[in-house]
Amino acid sequence: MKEVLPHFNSTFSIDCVLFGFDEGELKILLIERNEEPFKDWWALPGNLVAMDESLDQSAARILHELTSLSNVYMEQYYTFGDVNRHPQGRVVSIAYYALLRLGGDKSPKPLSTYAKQAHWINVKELPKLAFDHQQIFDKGLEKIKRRIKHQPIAFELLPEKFTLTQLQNVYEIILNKKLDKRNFRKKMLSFGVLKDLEEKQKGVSFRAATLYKFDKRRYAKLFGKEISF
Amino acid sequence: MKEVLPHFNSTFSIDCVLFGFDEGELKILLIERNEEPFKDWWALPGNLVAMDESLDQSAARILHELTSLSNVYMEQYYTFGDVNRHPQGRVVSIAYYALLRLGGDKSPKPLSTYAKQAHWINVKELPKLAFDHQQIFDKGLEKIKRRIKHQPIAFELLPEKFTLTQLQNVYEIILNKKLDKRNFRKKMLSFGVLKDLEEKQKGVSFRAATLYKFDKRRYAKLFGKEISF
DNA sequence: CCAAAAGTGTTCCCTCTACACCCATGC
DNA sequence: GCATGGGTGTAGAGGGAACACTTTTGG
Repeated sequence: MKEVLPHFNSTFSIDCVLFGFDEGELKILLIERNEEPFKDWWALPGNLVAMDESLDQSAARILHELTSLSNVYMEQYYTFGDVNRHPQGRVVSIAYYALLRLGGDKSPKPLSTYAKQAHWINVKELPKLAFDHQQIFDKGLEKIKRRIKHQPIAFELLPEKFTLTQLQNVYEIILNKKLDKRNFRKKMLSFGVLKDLEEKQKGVSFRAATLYKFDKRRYAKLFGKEISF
Repeated sequence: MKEVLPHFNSTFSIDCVLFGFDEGELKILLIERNEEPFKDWWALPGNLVAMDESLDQSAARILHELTSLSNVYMEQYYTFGDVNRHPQGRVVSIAYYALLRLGGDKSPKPLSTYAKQAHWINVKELPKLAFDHQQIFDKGLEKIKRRIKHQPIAFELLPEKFTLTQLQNVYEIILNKKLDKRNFRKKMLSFGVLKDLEEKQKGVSFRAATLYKFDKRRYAKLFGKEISF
């Protein structure tokens, strides 16, 4: 048996892929690092785990520090532990993704402590990332691609009231393919988890669309019946 | 921001749910602990991660030490990091499952160092487990339930040559429901990834069944087309 | 000849897919 | 009145589910 990991020079951290959806674009929050290693590189937000917090709490804290948001949909999806992934020691990183609605004043506040700035960046225009963060991102994107086919996570990316076209947009961008409008609507409505708000979109220069909201109560009653795309 | 985790009194470990399939029963390998904490309790095999090994390597090592097997199908599926999950300090545990064929002389060799004994135990008759290992097991079982519907993992639990009934058995036990024989065969064969070995079962006291093997090469060519159960 | 499991087709229904035009609104 | 997206139905194909009897073999 190999020698066991000494209790120093190793630790664990959380890295977060914060997905945001804004006007038809899928973005993630990146920070520009202010410290070595990888000073001045873009990176996923992350931090070491505090002694008195669980992994979930730590992920929620990181998100909160950057966005001031709480109660956001987050999920742990993989742990990265290659020996040399961090140049300064053995750091195992537990990856989370979060899904959130952009387009208000949800912009992040730069963290003077460990980041020069933070920006929402379109996932199709990502810069080179520090550490193994490209790999972490790739796996996160792959994860939500799978998940959106079976779980009602698309709604986390939209405002509470949304149109069917906006919803379709989320699916198209995440799945990276065009969907048929009629079939999409038929199927979505057939699940019976969308509540017609009998209310129209406002401020658009064309025919206003009907607004819907996701009916969590109804969805919970369908227990076990997975949505299948 | 909270105080960052000190680089001592914390570390990370691997815990493994080793699934084995044997004569219609799904089992996992449990060890009886020989050390505090939870001395004399049953637990999942696991260990601290060595300094010079990746997480995957560490999981493979644990499996190898117990079974002498290599090149086994293993997958990381979740990381458990509640603050108090380990009574002696902060230990974050990365969970893996493995799938393997039992029924030869694959029985584990007890590890005198940290276990009194190790046994294959039917998943329906598990004893009370140490730490949060029940939770780790539950999540692992749930994971393979999902995975078997889309990925060809059932074959990992069977000998190289198997009958369709044996294969159906694996699905029935993992999914925990009866399947229709004709529909199962039709569907399985329709994927085109089973190779008819033109060879019959031997030593049975009834009509011998045709043996098949999983054709990995064919499967690889179907790239992207997921099996769907 | 009996017990045990192997092996085999058809029908019905439902779901997925492909596909094109009129409607409402703001400017 | 024109540009923009909203909103709607149907037909055909394919896949999933339900269902029972004959065959083979060893003992």
